[in-house]
Amino acid sequence: MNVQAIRAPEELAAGVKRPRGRPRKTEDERDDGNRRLELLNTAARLFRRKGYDATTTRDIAAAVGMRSGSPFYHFKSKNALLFAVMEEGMRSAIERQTRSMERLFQPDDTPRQRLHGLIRSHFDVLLGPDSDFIPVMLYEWRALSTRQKAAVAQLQSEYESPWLPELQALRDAGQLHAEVHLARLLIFGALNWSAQWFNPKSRAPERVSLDELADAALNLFVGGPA
Amino acid sequence: MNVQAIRAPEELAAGVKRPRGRPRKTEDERDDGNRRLELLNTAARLFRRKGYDATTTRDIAAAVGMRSGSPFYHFKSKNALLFAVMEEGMRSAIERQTRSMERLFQPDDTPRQRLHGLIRSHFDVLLGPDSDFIPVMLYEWRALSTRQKAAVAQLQSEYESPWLPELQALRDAGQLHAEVHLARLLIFGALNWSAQWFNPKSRAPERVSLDELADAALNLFVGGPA
DNA sequence: ATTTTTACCAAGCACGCGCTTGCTAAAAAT
DNA sequence: ATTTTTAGCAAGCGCGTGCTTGGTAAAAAT
Repeated sequence: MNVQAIRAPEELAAGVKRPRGRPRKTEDERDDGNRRLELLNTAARLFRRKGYDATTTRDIAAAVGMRSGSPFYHFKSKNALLFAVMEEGMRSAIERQTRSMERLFQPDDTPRQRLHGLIRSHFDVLLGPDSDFIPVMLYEWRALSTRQKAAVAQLQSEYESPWLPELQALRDAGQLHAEVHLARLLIFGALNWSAQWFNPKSRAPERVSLDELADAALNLFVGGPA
Repeated sequence: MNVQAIRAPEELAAGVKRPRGRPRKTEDERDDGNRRLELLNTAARLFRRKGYDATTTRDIAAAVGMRSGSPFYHFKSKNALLFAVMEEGMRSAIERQTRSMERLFQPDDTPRQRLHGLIRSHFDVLLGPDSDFIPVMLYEWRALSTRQKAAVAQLQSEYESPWLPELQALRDAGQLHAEVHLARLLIFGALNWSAQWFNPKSRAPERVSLDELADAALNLFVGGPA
């Protein structure tokens, strides 16, 4: 059988010859799910750029330098990978928000200052570096099962819980002119939508820093500097 | 060949026997693209409910009572159908906004009253009856080609053009406390995001009429009744 | 009365998709 | 030194997808 010139049916971007079996790992990088985390980050990036359905598991595998079947060693399905992206993103968002509150909040802060901190931290999670997880969650939740949706919703309400008291305080002080639940929905809309248009390296008028953006949002919702 | 019991490989939901050829049409309903419009509405509904990628052309065909290949008589591709949904939606939105302005706007209206009218009309387009076209545009534009995106963006900027002057006037009057371009982006975010959570027949706290919603949004952005 | 057009149906093709199976060799555990 | 585990690769299966092709009968045009 004249098969001299057959090539591997799948071939990675770089023509690197890839050894079989478990790849070598030096002593210091031998922590556990290193590639798993790489898969998570890459999937988040691709899911955001092209959408969940339009991203194939082969795309993800190729982007991390694996063959098409290998991601299924780390995640039992494409859908489980999506869910992991969202769950991981929400856990990290909650943690960052909590740390940000611990760091910034003083006992004598005004509700306005606290809301500013929450908004600023939210923009960081949403638009800062490595910020694909939350947008994926916001725009691809339809692909989740009912149970998965419930789990994500649980994390969301945990994330949103510090907001309502501040909004209520502002409402009581006459600085917020809408019912607090509606205000929360509208405000999160304004903030979350920024993931659609914000580009850190774009032209005017979106050429704003996250600080400027947070200031503008705060002023829009609760009026000028009190 | 014993083939007595073979059935049609595709079968519509109702076991109605469907005549061949062009279906009968009474004199009064013989205007042109009647089924085309039906396809458009049904596609919009399904695209919104399940997403563009997750909706098959067979889904759409079945939902209007056609066989799987027939939609391609009216639209040359699934992608063209999506684009038509968006284009049609934007044209209708622009027309409704224009008519609403002609109907409501008086020469001595305040900018606040005008912004209220724009917001109210926007909610109508976004959340009113038969309101799947715009949400599809907002959430599925990734599936468009570059040229299609440009065409949609053109219509969007046409739609948004009446907003900026009112925002500028409010800014000059000291009622809007953020730069107008950023304010526009944030405000549209707040309004558009409502398509995610608003359900006309849902429980509290989203159980609001479009009028109440428009009032709340206006008060949130430009402060209490001036 | 004849021709042309309209609006579909019936059948199916080709391809890309998620995922599975069997295997392999390095690394870690014993 | 031996066994077990880990992290993949190679190959491919089955299925669902968008779309095409050829035909057909009713309606409209002539």
